[in-house]
Amino acid sequence: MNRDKNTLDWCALIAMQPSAGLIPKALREVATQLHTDSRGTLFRIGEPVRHVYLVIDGEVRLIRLERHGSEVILQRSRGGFIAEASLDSKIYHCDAVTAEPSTLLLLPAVAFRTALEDDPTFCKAWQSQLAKEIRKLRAQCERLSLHSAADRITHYIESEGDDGALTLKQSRKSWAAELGLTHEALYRALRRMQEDGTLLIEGNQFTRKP
Amino acid sequence: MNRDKNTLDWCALIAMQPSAGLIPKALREVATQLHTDSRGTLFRIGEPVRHVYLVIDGEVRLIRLERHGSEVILQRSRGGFIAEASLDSKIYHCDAVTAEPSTLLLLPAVAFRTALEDDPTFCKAWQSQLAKEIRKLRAQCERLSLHSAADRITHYIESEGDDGALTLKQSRKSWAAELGLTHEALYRALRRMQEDGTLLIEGNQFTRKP
DNA sequence: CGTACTTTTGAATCGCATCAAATCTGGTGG
DNA sequence: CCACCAGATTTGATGCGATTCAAAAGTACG
Repeated sequence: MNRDKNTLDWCALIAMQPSAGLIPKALREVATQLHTDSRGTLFRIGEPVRHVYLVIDGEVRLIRLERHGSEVILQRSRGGFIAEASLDSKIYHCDAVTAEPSTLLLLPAVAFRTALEDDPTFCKAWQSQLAKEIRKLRAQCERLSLHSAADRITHYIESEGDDGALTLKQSRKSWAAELGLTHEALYRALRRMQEDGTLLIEGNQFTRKP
Repeated sequence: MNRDKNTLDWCALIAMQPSAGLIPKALREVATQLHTDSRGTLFRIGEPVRHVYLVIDGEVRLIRLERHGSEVILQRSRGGFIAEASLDSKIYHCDAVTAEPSTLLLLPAVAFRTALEDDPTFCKAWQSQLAKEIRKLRAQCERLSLHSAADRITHYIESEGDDGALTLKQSRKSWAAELGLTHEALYRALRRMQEDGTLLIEGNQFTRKP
């Protein structure tokens, strides 16, 4: 991984990441950029919280390993903040890894807290960010409470997609994990839905039919 | 339901509800108290957000109704705030009902937002509250990703209980819903675990065994 | 005492997990 | 360019566990 301090093209960054636009100057100046390779570890559970991470490009996942060895995806971010709740904690409560080569912005936690106190606009935006994350997690819980694979798929398309159409931005295997299913179960459910005519699949484009 | 404005015994309230202790005076002065009967509706999905709710006594649940008619519990609060994310939204994204006769504090959303801007301490506490809710929801997602009933029960006791011991504060039926199981599956899993010796059940006290 | 609800058990069924293995894919290096 | 590899995708067979439907027993409350 490579670290470059203060070599950011902020204009380009802000254009890409609306969330970054609100970062106060003082905080921007102490930010660090980080490039990772396809399967890098950002932090591990139990480590002290030193940074808040902003995903510029690529994908970062919060994961927790089960007794069994299988991993649960707690959050997946392809742009925007990740592990927002860590700011409130001394240590991390899960692991964070990159799922592909990624570009990140590391914002020191101390400076971040100061910025929240000093900049009311930023503070508001941050609260809004936390609230959005809560809504997203509730949708996820609701989805995982559904008992059939088809229902979870439908729910995902409805809530994450756009008017009944979804372009999948990850492998089906990791989608399965996000849906709380084995990949085999997902594949089979997709095929069944396609045969039923409930779902139209074109590559990574999924369209729901009435 | 009964509404009494400004008839609160704030000392008693603050003793009961630590979260209430941080509410600024200006906001306290426009708060309303509400008593509900056992199955009252606080708000419905789609309604405009007018208040933030603080549960003083009793239990409030955020629920969403599935196509099937079965209800999913999105949040359960027996003290403290509920529907925190609604403050950031124009309308509610789910229904809220009381599960038993309850006492609530209604804090007008407008005044709440003003208070957040004016009182840095309150603002910080609120962010901390949102972060806590996020962590709780992540734990819930992790639990729902587990495939077996016993694993979910264990996970619940570990994360919600105290050192491997949990005192259940709800009916087993609604616990089952929270675990994403049918009540029959929960009863059977509990019995199996008891027979295995993995779990000790004494009324509403559940203790995990190694 | 009756009503509504939870708790508990039973039996049958279905769907998902699991294990196994074949094919397809993109990327690497010879 | 091709061989090769790691990973994703896909299909098959099997078993278990949760759902579902049904019903009895227990419990709280008016």
